[in-house]
Amino acid sequence: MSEETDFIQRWNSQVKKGILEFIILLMLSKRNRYGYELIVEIKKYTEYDVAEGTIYPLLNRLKTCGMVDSNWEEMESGMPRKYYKITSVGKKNLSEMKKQWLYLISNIQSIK
Amino acid sequence: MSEETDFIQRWNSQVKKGILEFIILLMLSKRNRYGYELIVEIKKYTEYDVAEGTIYPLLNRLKTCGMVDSNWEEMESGMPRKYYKITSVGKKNLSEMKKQWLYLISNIQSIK
DNA sequence: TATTTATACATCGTAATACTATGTACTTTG
DNA sequence: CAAAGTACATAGTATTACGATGTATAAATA
Repeated sequence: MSEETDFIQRWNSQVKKGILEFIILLMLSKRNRYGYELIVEIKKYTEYDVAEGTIYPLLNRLKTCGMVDSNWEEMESGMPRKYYKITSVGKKNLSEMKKQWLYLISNIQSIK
Repeated sequence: MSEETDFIQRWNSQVKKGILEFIILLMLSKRNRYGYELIVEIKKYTEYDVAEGTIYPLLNRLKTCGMVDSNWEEMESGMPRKYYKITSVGKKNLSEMKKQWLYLISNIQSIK
């Protein structure tokens, strides 16, 4: 993604704080997904490299907060996957987050 | 701003990390401003309450990174003000941040 | 007149969170 | 049979917003 100064790199990392939580809830509101899948898809969507040390604690946090629920699913082959599903509380909070996100975007555009 | 659960409040605080830096550089690219003025105007624009313990260290950081420059200005009455001005390096980085910001917005909208 | 509120700067300690490093375990590919 | 990919997890570090606190001046208000 064009020129990446150290400043921009650090900035990107900070922007992820918060945005990442929003993106994950948004993705889970579309369909259930598992951790590793989220890493791959976030990379595809946003070009953000999300470390495993970021995503797994984050998903645990979301679960502790009651935003998502999880269940193991056995595969015919390979490691079992822990699928995450957004809860009704998660949906309610996501809807508020969406509102504030759109609000923020339009506010930033209005800066003069 | 409607219903603010603890979760949303914590989220907002995290979103500010990074976004705040962007907003401040954006504002300073329009015209020079001083710290206290930024607090008041960010509140007006975004409804974000930015603590003084947030803005002053942040401005110092931006200065250390060479993104902004500052100079004291005496007032006819009241405390002197430290005005901040964006540097050419700051402008270059801001332009990259804008690009990535717009990119992020469109990417989030495309999530399915 | 005394007190509170607003303006304007600053620093310190705390809490939250992304990232690096590391580890486990199974499968596929070269 | 080694390396890379898939899939989970945790511990320690660095960064940063925030609450608390402090200094100083001016205006409002009780």
